Amino acid sequence: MTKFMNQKNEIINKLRGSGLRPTKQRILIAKNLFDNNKTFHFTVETLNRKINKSGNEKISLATIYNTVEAFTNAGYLKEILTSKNKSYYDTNIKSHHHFYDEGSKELTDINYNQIKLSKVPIPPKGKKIKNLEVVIRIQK
Amino acid sequence: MTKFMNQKNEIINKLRGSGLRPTKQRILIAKNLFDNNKTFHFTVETLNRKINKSGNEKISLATIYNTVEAFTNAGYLKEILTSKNKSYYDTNIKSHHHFYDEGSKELTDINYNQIKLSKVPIPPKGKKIKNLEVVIRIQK
DNA sequence: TATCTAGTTTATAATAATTCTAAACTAGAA
DNA sequence: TTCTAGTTTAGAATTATTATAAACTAGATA
Repeated sequence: MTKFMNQKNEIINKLRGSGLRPTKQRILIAKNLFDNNKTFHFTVETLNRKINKSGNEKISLATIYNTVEAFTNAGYLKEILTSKNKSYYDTNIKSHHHFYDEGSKELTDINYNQIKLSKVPIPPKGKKIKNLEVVIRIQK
Repeated sequence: MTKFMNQKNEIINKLRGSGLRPTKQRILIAKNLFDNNKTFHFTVETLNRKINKSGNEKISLATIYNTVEAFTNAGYLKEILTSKNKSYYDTNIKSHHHFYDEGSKELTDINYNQIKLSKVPIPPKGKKIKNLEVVIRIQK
């Protein structure tokens, strides 16, 4: 009970902190994304299914799109690099890496400390490195 | 003259070697992709524009799609990992890395020896590493 | 507490990238 | 030269995403 209250307040503060008005839609979406201890990958389609089944109140697809974009801009989500023509998101925003299985087209996280780089290039003039990701393509 | 003949024959052999019948469309597309010394990035849209302007005979968009897919499957092209919802291809099929500029959304090649890894994870059981790519996101 | 308004949500239309379809064409074997 | 499996093509269909504009609401203000 108190636990749930705290969790909701945390979400509300998080949203306010990024200038996002804490609407009931955004709170519900945030619960679905950040509620659990586990991070995961999703697409707008899978998130929409997850939210719009379970006894939940319905949220329109347009709002799911808008909210995922807003959360990404706020830094709560990270868009994943793939070779598909659909957007994939990761609730794990820490620097980390991926295995990309070309057979199943599945992405799996690789922990940050599982990969070490001993040489990194200098970025082009006027630019700085924001993030570095390694994708390891695997197959049978 | 002879030079051009050789080049065309090379392309024909390359196609035959992958079980692709050397049609005039495939040969023309291959010339546009593999003709020069430089490798480059492209989308179906940019390739289509390149081919269907210059006095060339016209090739249908569907054929460009089919051919790019066939060339990718044959290993002549590599699909680039991005966070866009459009396919990007690279005529450089050697292992190499990219800068991804989040502002301009431009990809630039990083030479293979500009990056060194000192630790790489073991792939999941039954799988082996096919390729490893580093994407460095840069910004102002 | 009631009012007001900028920000938000929504259904739906529009757009963009890609894939499908099935009829016409062609490389090259026989 | 004939034949046919493989290929090309225009256009329709599909899929993911973005735009539109009317209705709704959080929360500041009176």
